[in-house]
Amino acid sequence: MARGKIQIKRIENQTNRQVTYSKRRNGLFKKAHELTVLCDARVSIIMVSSTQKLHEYISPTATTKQLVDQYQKAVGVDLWSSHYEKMQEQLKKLKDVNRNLRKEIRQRMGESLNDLSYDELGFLMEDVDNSLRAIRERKYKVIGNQIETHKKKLRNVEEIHRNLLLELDARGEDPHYGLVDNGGGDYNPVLGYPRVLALRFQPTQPNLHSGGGSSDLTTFALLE
Amino acid sequence: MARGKIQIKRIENQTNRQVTYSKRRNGLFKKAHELTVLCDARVSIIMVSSTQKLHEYISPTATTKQLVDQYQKAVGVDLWSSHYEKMQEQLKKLKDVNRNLRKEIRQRMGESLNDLSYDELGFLMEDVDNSLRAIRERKYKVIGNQIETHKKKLRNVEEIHRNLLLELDARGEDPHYGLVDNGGGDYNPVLGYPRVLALRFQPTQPNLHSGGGSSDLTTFALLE
DNA sequence: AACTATTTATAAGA
DNA sequence: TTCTTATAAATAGTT
Repeated sequence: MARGKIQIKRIENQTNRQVTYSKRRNGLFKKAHELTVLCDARVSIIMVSSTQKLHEYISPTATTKQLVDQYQKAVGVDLWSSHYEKMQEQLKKLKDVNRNLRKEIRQRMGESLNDLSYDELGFLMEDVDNSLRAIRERKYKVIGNQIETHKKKLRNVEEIHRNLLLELDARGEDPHYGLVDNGGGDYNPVLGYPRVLALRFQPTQPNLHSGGGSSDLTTFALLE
Repeated sequence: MARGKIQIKRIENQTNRQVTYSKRRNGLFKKAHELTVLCDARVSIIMVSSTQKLHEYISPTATTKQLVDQYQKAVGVDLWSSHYEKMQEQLKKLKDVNRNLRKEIRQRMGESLNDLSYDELGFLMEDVDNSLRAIRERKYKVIGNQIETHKKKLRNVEEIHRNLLLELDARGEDPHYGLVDNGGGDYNPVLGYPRVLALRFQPTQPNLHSGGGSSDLTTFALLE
């Protein structure tokens, strides 16, 4: 706007266009900055030239993300919905699956049975009955295993004890070996054996009947 | 830039600041538009005033999303990673909950019992046993209701039948009324009554034992 | 990148 | 907000 007025239309000469772009870009950024300072405003400018070069101005008092976020909220348009859509869909599916799983559990617990017909109730009952049998079986097996294990352990300890007694006898007959008496009456067996009797009885992290008062059945509701 | 030079620093007078913001904003947008046309560029301006009002300019040849996307790609900064992370976290939580729900179901079905101690198996058994009782009770109640309903329906139909017979008798004695014989031997009862006997027996969409071969228990695995 | 004649933007006032 | 206008700032065309 000097040395002659110009029409506001595309500059056809490639070089002129680039020069003007550069000059006016600086002018624009300068104005933006003055605005930032004078009016205590926040400005974000993103520009792409005809040669696809990108330049940006951002007020020192702001970040691009901040302003873009604010823009989104104001305009009500989710600029990155495309990034999100897949995730959102997955989330929805998971929630549905979750809902169904919870329903199945409730039904297996004898609740929410109103939706089921007589026939379905029959199937469900049979199923739960079978489950009950399986659990009972497992329970018996576990207690059986435990008894068996205890028996083995016991036999093992008895044998060790026997061997110790034999060794003791042998040493008693061979005066090269003497028993060290540490003064106390403590019985100190060979290290490493009897301690296995301290069976771990703390249960593994239980899934059912866990304390804390918030099962997944309720946790889920919070997430929804 | 007229009627006296000004310092580029915050305008303290609130009104002046607003006026200047408005004027210069127009100036900036005008310049941006000229740049768009003259240099075939694409410009996005987002600005927020000191009063938190938001204004934007976008070249007619572009969209804000387009330019913001391009900005991200160029700068290599993911503006929405924080949004993304939140979602990812939620997704993870849901998957965990889901996993636990599935485990609970499996245990209630008498599978995956290896993690449970003898005591926990006892609790589980008791629980499933109670459930079984609840389901059986519900089943009996449903069949009871059905029988009751059938009885009522039957009584109703019988009464209608009786009334018809009475009416038939009455007409037989009163020659003003004649029976229309349509030729066939069909018995055409009063419309609207006997048809209620066609009880719906197709089950409601079942949650358990549903066909299609993919329960939520397996569906979930696909999502993971 | 610098120059400069002009156009444009705008500060202050109405 | 809009108009006016004197003046500052921006810039088109040139070197």
